[in-house]
Amino acid sequence: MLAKADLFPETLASLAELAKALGHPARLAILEHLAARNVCLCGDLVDSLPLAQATVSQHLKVLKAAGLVKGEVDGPRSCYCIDREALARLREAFDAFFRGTLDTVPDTSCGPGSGCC
Amino acid sequence: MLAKADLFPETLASLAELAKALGHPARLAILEHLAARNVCLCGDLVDSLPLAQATVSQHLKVLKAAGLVKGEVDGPRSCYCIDREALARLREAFDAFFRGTLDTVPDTSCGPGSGCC
DNA sequence: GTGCTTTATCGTTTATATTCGATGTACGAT
DNA sequence: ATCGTACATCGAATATAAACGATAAAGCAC
Repeated sequence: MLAKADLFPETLASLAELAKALGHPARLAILEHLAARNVCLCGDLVDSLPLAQATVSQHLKVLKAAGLVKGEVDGPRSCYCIDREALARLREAFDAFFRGTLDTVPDTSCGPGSGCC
Repeated sequence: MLAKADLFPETLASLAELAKALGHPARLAILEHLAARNVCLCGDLVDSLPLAQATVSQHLKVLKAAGLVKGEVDGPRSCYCIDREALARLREAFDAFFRGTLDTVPDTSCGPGSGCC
């Protein structure tokens, strides 16, 4: 694209990248599934999702690219599991962002009386 | 589209929707900005972002649609501010998701010794 | 070897997202 | 009423994303 997204601070860029990876219900479902069964899932995901095999594989690729999932292809049976450490880091990153936005000084100039919002 | 995204649990669908809203550095930057100055920002955003006015307006629309930002257009000067309650709910939603995935039983069948991952 | 199972990838289609210039709208000021 | 300011929205271009069928690759069973 016009690559305007590169003009932002690295912190925001990488957090946005991860948020985008979470931005699809199928990928959230996959993460939940992988977390639920500590067994490294393979194509069971395909059975438990309303998606074609190729589509699931694509979503796994996205999650893997985002570093949230570790995968090892071992011929016929591939093997995925969550990267719990990466997920924990993401959790922290989100929390840091929320701290920066939520836990700020309370509204002074923008209250119900200021006529705005 | 083929609307496959509607075939997922509401919880995941709405969380994904919100994650998608966070999935762009510009929108994260906007949220930070709105949080920093409790003053309801207007077009100051345009000055502080490397984007055209129309683009910023578009991102604001997305954030507003996601319910993360409240806006009141008042003719020449429009007025945006964060919906801190909505953001707090989102924070909780993310946390609940992470609790569901991270704070689960430790790996039993999928360890370093199990040959996978 | 042949075939079967499981998954990744290719190629294509369709849907969204991103970006911006140009135009419209709404108000305050003159 | 006209002008200027500050946004929003339209329209169009381009870029990604999402989805799937078909095919390739890689091991297992025989």
